[in-house]
Amino acid sequence: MTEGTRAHRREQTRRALLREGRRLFATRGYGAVGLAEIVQSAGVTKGALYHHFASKADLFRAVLHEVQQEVGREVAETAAAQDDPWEQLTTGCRAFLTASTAPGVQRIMLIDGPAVLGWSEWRALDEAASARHLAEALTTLVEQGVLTPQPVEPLTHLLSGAMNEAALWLAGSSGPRDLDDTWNALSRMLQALRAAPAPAPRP
Amino acid sequence: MTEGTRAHRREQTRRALLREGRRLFATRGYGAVGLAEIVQSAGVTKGALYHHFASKADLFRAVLHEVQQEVGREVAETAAAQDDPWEQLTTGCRAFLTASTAPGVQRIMLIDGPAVLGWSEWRALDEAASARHLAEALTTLVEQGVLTPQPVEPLTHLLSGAMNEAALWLAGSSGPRDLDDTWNALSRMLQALRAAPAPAPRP
DNA sequence: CTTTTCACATACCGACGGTATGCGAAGGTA
DNA sequence: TACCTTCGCATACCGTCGGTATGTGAAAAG
Repeated sequence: MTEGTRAHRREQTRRALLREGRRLFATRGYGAVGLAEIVQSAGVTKGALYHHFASKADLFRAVLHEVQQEVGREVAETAAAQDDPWEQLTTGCRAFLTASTAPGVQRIMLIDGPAVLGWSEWRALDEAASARHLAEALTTLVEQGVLTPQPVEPLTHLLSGAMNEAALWLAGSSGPRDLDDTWNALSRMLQALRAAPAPAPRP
Repeated sequence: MTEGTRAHRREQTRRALLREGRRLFATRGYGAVGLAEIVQSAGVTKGALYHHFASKADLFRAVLHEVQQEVGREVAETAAAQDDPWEQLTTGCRAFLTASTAPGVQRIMLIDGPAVLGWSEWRALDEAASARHLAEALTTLVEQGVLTPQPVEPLTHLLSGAMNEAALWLAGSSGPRDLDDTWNALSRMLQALRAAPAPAPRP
């Protein structure tokens, strides 16, 4: 043991805390997990935890950040593989649906996140990580005249909320049909936002 | 003091606990409110609380039930005032948006609810109280051929989630325009679900 | 080799959720 | 009225948990 330089071991401890914290928070929820269990699983003590994080909620914040970055990155990469902006939106939404349905994401990102950090902070973090991509895609489509001119922000919230709730439902009890059905309905909603093809977009 | 019969005083105490619990949970959140503060505000002791409720979470469950009943009742009454099923759906959705934006509802029903009771139980309670009306309205419209034939359940979750998130956003920071913009976008999404009398959008 | 820094362990504290028990008045019975 | 039972609630207490203060040994600095 005791291998490596000081900064290395520091990072190692931090990683272990994040890993075990994420695992436990994801499986049993923030409230039902004690710090003692986290530090024991990570092989350290509470002293180490409070040397890296200011509080239990702060550890959760770091875990949430990690999860959101993962989801956001996956959505962004999937969308970036498409050329057409409309395709970017649709494939991005599908990617979000599947990514946020994964275990180890649900409870942290969609359930405990708002409750532990408060909705406004959760919203800000979510905005920076993944909802930002949705807003950008919608803005682009509105500017290009693909979508009916309209404020993007309420649209972002409606779609984001729809997908979040759908992901929670899909993760719970779902036959393979449910994902398709959900996607069909969501796809139809997205189609509804398209501008009538006749008038040319304003330059 | 000590007025009234035994059952009357019992109900009186229960009401006080629900009232103060709701007030405190709504303003500061489930986690940040201690039982001591609740019972003190209600003018009783912890013994009384545990005589009426099995746990802190059980008190919260009762409070949540009360809030959901209120919202559900308001939505149902507003919708029932309409004759046309389509109007019932739209006015019901608008009623839900305004009702769930009210303070004293938000935090309990949309934030702490899923976190404290778990998503599945929260979903079941929400289903029984208000989402049920949405599902029934959608089912009726599908049966009448107003909506494109499609599974109702995923649709219910998408719309429910969209409205929940929109309500949280609207309650936070919003000019009066935001409610209109949100409603316009949501209205357009609902329209997209209608069975096409003539083919409207592009393939 | 000495000193400082730092990552972490140990020991401890107050607060909180939860429980066991005591008590006094309402309701039943003679 | 006298008595007993029930019950709604208060009081006292306990284990656990989040959080903090302090100690410690090894790596880095000099």
